[in-house]
Amino acid sequence: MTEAGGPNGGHDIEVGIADRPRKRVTSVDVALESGFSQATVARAFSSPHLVSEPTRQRITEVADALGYVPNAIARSLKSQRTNIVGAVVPARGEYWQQALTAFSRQLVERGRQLLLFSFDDEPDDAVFTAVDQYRLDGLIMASARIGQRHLARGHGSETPVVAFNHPAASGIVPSVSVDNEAGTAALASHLLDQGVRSVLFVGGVASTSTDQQRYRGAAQTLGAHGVAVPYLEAGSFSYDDGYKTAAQIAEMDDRPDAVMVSGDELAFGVVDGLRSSGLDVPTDLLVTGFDGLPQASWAGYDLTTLVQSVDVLVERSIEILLGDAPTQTPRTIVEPGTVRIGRTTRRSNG
Amino acid sequence: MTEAGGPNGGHDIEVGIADRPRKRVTSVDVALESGFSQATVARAFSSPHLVSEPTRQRITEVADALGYVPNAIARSLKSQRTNIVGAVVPARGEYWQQALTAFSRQLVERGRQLLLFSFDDEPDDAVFTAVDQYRLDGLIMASARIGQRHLARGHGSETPVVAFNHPAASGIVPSVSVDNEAGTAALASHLLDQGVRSVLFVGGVASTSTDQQRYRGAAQTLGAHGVAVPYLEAGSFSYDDGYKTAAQIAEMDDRPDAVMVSGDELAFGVVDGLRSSGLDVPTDLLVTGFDGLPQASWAGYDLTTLVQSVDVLVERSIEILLGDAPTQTPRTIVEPGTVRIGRTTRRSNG
DNA sequence: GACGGCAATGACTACGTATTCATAAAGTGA
DNA sequence: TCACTTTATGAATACGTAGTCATTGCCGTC
Repeated sequence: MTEAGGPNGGHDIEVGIADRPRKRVTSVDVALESGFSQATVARAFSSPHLVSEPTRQRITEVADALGYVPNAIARSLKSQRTNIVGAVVPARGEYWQQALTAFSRQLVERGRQLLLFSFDDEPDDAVFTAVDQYRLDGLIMASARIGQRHLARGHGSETPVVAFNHPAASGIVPSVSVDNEAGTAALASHLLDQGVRSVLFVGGVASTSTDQQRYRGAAQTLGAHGVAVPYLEAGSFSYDDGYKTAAQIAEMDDRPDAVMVSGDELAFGVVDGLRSSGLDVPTDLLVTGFDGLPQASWAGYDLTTLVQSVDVLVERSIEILLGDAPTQTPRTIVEPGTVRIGRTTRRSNG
Repeated sequence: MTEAGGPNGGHDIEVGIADRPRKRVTSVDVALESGFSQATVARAFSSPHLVSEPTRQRITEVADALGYVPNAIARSLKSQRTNIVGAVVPARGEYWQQALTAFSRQLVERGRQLLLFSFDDEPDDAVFTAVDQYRLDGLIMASARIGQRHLARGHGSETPVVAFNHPAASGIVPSVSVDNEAGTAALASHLLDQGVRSVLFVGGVASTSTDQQRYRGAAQTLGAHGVAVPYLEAGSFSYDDGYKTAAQIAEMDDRPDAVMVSGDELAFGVVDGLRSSGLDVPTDLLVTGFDGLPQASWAGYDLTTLVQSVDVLVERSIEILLGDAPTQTPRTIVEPGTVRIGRTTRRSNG
């Protein structure tokens, strides 16, 4: 590499014989070959308006011939902007996967790349060390299970941060989430319309702010109509835990008329679990979910749920990260959701 | 920066008053504050064995106090290694999301980060330009829909490339995939055991090599027993297209005994579609899938399918990318799958 | 006691680009 | 024709780190 002697005398490129070029082509190589200076070559790529048209064409020509591609690492070092946004996202869960790809799509549209940091239970400290090191242009913290301590890092750090679907983060860092409380309130109203008199709320993880808000929305609306709402914690938002919880519900002495579940995936498990316990949904029990996953519309479930417009939430988040929203004002964005009425709350009998 | 006068005389840090530090802390700052040279500071972080223990401790101390974090961008530029692996993955589809998070998890375990490039239909050229620019340590090309032209980029490029679940890539670049042919062959045998006499194969996209291999495995095994296997293309591997295809199947004059579907998600759609057309699975028709998604085990479907051990496939891929596997030998790894027998092929009557 | 070897550190440079400053050429108005 | 602005380009430098080479001190050995 550093031994400049040998076969590489004047020109560096020797296509045809060598299968792969020995040395990376840099803007200097293009400069030498084209007769312009390195500065002009750099300008031809990063700020073409500063370069005359014939010059630009000639340089692009030579660059193509040599196979030159600008080095984003060097560019980032010099310009102090990486064009990379980090995302700290749970590894499992349909909802997060959906959000993740939405982020990726929308970031690419804006010329940014997405660096993924997935975590299993709670994000590791190592994750945030890595985040710091890469001098990202922005950081998305998804999941309500990211602790205050980690959020606090966002505040004070120089990279913009946004909390996605993490209501408790509001006030600490800018936050974007669906209106959980209004969502379950709307679902609860729907249940009341169906004549429901007793409701059980199945949460995923009681300590998450999403769970708390969703429960509150349900409890308040139903409470106003004299319906008490016990809370039952499934342990996670997974299908399996929903399935297990359904077994408990099936064995209850006074079974509720309806079960409100804090997440769609969890709800699928509850529905399947109830059915395999011999109970019919919706004849014996009504079930509602939350999130509005694609699968909720699948004919197999046809779940009544609150649909989050993930694309909109993601768009808002990106606006905060990249847009002109000033970081010193921790904004809190709460987007409304839409109730989707499916078969799981459609009473056969009046 | 270079103006050393002003309010920042000797010490640079002034916590408490200023909300955020004005200047990024570099190894030079730590050097000045600790009395050691920049070189020693760098060594304390990147190769601690070259530094005496007391020195290392003192430096870490000062670094923590100043809030110094090594700059990965600069490090990458100097060391010519980014520690970042790129992944070109379809934006939609349960299977890919599963694979993606598996990659992320395993890469983080190995101290690498995952840069995500998701695409909707076919990967854009822009994606590959970005890939080139970031000088990645490795690149994962997932999906059988990545064209030969893009694959060829991998060959000849200096960054190692691996094709994931893209059998046609074999020979061009190292490739890792499940044994599609043996998989559908095993499923076909199972169907024969069930006494099936006519089978329809529902593919996602006929031009993909995965579809072709899966069809071949089914056709050969069944053909050997005198069962012809027509191929029907759904148009994609999505639930919706499966659902639509089921309507066609329901209307057929001589309906097959069984439907082999080329992917699980597609199969869910087929199952739901058949059921909503008034046909029962498995009484009227048997259905098999392919992939072994978590949902296949959900009680709602309980689908007979071929389970890919995604974690193993991912591990092999990463070994090729980062391990000592030499790039000049395009290796092709084909992992076996496991048949999962579910309710969708369990005949009620003998 | 002189010398080879090792450990710990510092001075210096390179990685590849963007940008500032300077300079030359070319156009503008009187 | 002369100041004066505008445009196109080159020279030089900085971004923050890792690694090369040189220097110093120290230990063991003949």
